[in-house]
Amino acid sequence: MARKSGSHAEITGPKVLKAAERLFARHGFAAVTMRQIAAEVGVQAGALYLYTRDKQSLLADLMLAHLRELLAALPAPDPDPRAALEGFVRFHILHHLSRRDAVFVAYMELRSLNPENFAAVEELRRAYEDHLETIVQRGMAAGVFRPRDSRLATLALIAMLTGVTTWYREGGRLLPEAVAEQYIALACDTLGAGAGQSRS
Amino acid sequence: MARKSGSHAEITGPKVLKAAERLFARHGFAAVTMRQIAAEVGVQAGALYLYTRDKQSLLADLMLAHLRELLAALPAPDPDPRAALEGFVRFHILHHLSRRDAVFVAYMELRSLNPENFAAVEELRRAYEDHLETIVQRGMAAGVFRPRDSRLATLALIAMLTGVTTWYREGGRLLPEAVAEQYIALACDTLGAGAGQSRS
DNA sequence: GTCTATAGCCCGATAGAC
DNA sequence: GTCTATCGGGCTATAGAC
Repeated sequence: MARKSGSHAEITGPKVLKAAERLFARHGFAAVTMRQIAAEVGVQAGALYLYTRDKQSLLADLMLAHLRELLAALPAPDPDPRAALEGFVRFHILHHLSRRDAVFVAYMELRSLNPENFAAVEELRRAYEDHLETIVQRGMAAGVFRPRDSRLATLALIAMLTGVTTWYREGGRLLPEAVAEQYIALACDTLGAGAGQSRS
Repeated sequence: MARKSGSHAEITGPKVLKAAERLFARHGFAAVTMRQIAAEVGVQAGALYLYTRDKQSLLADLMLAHLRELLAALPAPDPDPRAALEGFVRFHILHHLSRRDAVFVAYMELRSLNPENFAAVEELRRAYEDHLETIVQRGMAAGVFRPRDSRLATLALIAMLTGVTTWYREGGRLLPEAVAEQYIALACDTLGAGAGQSRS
C-alpha cells in the first residue's frame, strides 16, 4: 500500500464536494471561484479538475446526490394518514436542519444549472413532492384531511416546512425535535386534521 | 426645454433599475454583468454609472425600495382577528404574485448584500414579520387562534405564503384571487381558526 | 448623457514538471 | 496527485472625447 507523497485522492474527493457545498451555500454558485474552493480544500485550483469535470458538474453532483439521499431516506408512509403526515413532517424538518448547506444549495441554485441538469434535478424534486401529495390524498380519501386542493396544499406545506431553514439557529431556544413537533401540529391543522395544537 | 441629443435621464434611470431587477431575478446578482444590464437598457456599460454608484448599490436600492413599498402598502389590520388574517394573506399573495421579480431578488440575494445594506434590509423584513405576528397574537388573546408559539407560527405562515412564487405560473389553472382564497383557508386552519376549508 | 477605450484585476480551465 | 505557470477572456469601474 505504499503511496506517493502528496497522494490523497480518497480524502480529497469528498473534501472538494464538502467545500463546494459550504461555499455555494454561503455565497452562491456564481460568486464562488474555483480558487476559493481549492483554498478551502488545501490544494491548488488545478488539482480540483482531478475530481470534477468543471464547476457546473460540481453543482449538479451536489444537488443530485442530496436529492437522491433525501428520497432514499424517506420513511414509508404509515397506513394511518395522520401518522403518515407526522412521519413525513418529522423526517423533513430533521433532515433539513441537519443538512442545511445541501438544502440551501438545492433550493437556491436551480437557476445556475444548465438545462439537462435542471431537468434531472426537477424530476427528483417532483418525486419528493408527489410523495407528500400521495399522503395528503389518502388522508382526503379517508376523510381525515380536508384541503380544497391537494396539490396546492402539498406545495404550501413543503414551503412552510422548508422555511425552517431560514430562521432556525443552532443553540437557539428550541431543539430540532421540538421544532419538528411544532411543525407537525401546524401541518395537521393546515390540512384540517384539527386538534393539533394546544393553548397552554 | 431644448435637450441635447441622447439625453434621456428621466427615462434611463428607472429603466436601469427595472433591467437590473429582471436580470438579477432570472440569473442571480453575481451572475449578471453590468454589460448585460446596459444591453437590456440600450446603453453602454459606462453610462450606467450615471445612475448608480456601483453594482452593490443597484441591488440594495432595489431591495430597499421593494420592502418599503411592501410595508407602505400593508393594509391596517381589521379589529376582528380572522378578518385581519384574511386581509394580510390576500395582500401578501396578490402583492407577491404581481411583483415576482422584486420578491425573488429580495428573498434570494440577501447574501449578496454587504453588511450595512444587509442590516437595513433585515430591519424592514423584521418589521413585516412583526406586523403579521401582531395579528397572530391578537387572535390568540381573543381565543380565535391557537398556535403553540406565535413567532414560529408567524414564520411558518410567511414561508407558506411566499412559496406561492415558486410554483405559480401566469395563465395556469388558477387566477391570483383564487389562489389567495385558498391560502386564506389554509392560513386560518394553520392557526387553528378552523372551518377554513370545505371538501367539495 | 452617452460613447469609446482602457486600466487593473480575476476568472475557468489546461499543460507540463515533479 | 499535486504543483506552477499560463492562455484567452470577461469583469467593474473610470477617463476623456463628443
